[in-house]
Amino acid sequence: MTTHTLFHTIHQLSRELTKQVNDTLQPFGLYSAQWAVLFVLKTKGSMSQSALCEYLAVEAPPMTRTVQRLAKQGYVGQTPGEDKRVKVIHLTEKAQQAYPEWEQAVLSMNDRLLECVPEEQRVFMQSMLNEWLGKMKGDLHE
Amino acid sequence: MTTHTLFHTIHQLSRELTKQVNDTLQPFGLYSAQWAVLFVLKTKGSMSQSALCEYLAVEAPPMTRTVQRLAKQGYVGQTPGEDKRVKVIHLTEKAQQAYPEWEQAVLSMNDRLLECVPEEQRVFMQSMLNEWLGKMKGDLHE
DNA sequence: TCCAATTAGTTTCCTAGGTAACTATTGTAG
DNA sequence: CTACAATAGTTACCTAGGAAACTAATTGGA
Repeated sequence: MTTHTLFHTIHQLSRELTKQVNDTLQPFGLYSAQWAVLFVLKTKGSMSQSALCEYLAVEAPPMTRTVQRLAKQGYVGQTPGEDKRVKVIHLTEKAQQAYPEWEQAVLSMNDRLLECVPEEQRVFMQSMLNEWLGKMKGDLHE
Repeated sequence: MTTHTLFHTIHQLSRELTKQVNDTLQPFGLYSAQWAVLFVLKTKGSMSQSALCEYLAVEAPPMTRTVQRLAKQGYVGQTPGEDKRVKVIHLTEKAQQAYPEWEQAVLSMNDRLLECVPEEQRVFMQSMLNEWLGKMKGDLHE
């Protein structure tokens, strides 16, 4: 087996999944990158922008853009922290209220996309891919 | 297990892999999208631009850009086909000559990235991910 | 204490990919 | 034969992400 195939498959899967998320959230005027931020803020609570970056493994510049767009749409607020450099991002009331609808759309999409993959395989894939990713990123710190 | 985690892991893996390819090919002035095209042309032979799109599962506009940049660098040529709409893309002598060096760099990168993943798991991942992708894309045609 | 190094965030510019609208050519039905 | 549909590629504009250079604030060391 050529390794090219594996890399290509992963790349293609990634593109297809974000496309699906975008299609699902389009009726709400949201994009996949925005959803990722909203999801983290909802499940983990308010946090600084850099914490969001670390959690989502994304560099600072794209996060600035995503947060600013969410702020413009009125879904997040940026309150200055005790350290005057940091901006603590939190969901607004508007976002809290709309969230269940968004979540329901995403969850049903997930079910649809994964209904053909047995639970057992899902867990297996997740653990293998995650372990691989961890080793790849870990090796870079040496 | 939440499905978000699986999606996020795949997305992150995809980004990390293309980043690695970019770093590997930077000394040669090439980017991952260009490499994908060069690799296909080398292994499958000359083909039309739309055939490249289908093979790499990419839309036409990005392919136009990638091919044009490769042409500007002198690595591919575009000869009009019998059908005057199509452009048949082929590797130039310059690319044929440089290819082994590129390939060697990419192959050693692959080895480095996959050395911590046993062959058995590699095959397993590939087959599961590919099957999933196929079902996802197949379901869309109904 | 005060200056240097670090950190949070932003700006600018790059690659990668997608959608919509367009041109030019080829096929096809009437 | 002609008009209309389909196809190959391009152009313009969008999201997503990364690297480098920058500003402002904080921390640490001489």
